[in-house]
Amino acid sequence: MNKKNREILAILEETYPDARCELNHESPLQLLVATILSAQSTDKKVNEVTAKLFQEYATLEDFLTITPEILESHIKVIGLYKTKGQNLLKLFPLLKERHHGEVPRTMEELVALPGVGRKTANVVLSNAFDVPAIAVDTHVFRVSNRLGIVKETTVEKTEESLMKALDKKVWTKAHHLLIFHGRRLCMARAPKCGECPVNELCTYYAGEKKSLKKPKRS
DNA sequence: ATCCCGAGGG
DNA sequence: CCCTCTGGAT
Repeated sequence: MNKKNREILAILEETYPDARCELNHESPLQLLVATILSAQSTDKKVNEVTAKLFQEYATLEDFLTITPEILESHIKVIGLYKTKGQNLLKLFPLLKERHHGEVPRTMEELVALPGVGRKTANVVLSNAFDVPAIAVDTHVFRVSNRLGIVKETTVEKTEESLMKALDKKVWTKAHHLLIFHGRRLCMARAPKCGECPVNELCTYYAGEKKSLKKPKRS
């Protein structure tokens, strides 16, 4: 890990000492459900939904009894609710039948589950099972590319390059720091570069502020 | 009109 | 590579 990236992370750590997973959960399963629901939604909205949902449906045994109508009524306000609902209804019996009722702990098994891609898998691996991982969501993609920690055009390559650029022991922490920074200062629309504590280390601030293109799908 | 801790199908 | 799914906030 080079000096500049070390400095960036050190400053971000000072700025966001409470950086952590902000999806409320009390088990790996609840985190998996919350993360699936979080696609194209805000964690704030997801937490509102799961607060009520997990009150009645907390364990896998509980979720195995939920009806499509009840599930939909809970998650409707989140967006993308049909696919998310269908994926979850397929997911619960799969966990029971193929995974002994447990959330699997490997990338390969996780991404094989309906509605689970690399981003969701990495969130679960790092936050529920303490496996070093960098989940590249919209914030991590935008912030890491603006700062110049990586220069990539897809989330997959961004994850790959971030793992090379950063020491493994800081992967999960760096993921949270980049997300917090993306929420508080380095927002998509009007980033607060004037207030940014790492602007002197930032290629986006140094450059012409040429707008960062959205990630290409791959 | 744009963005939010994306994934799957064509 | 592309498109669609989706409501809510700004």
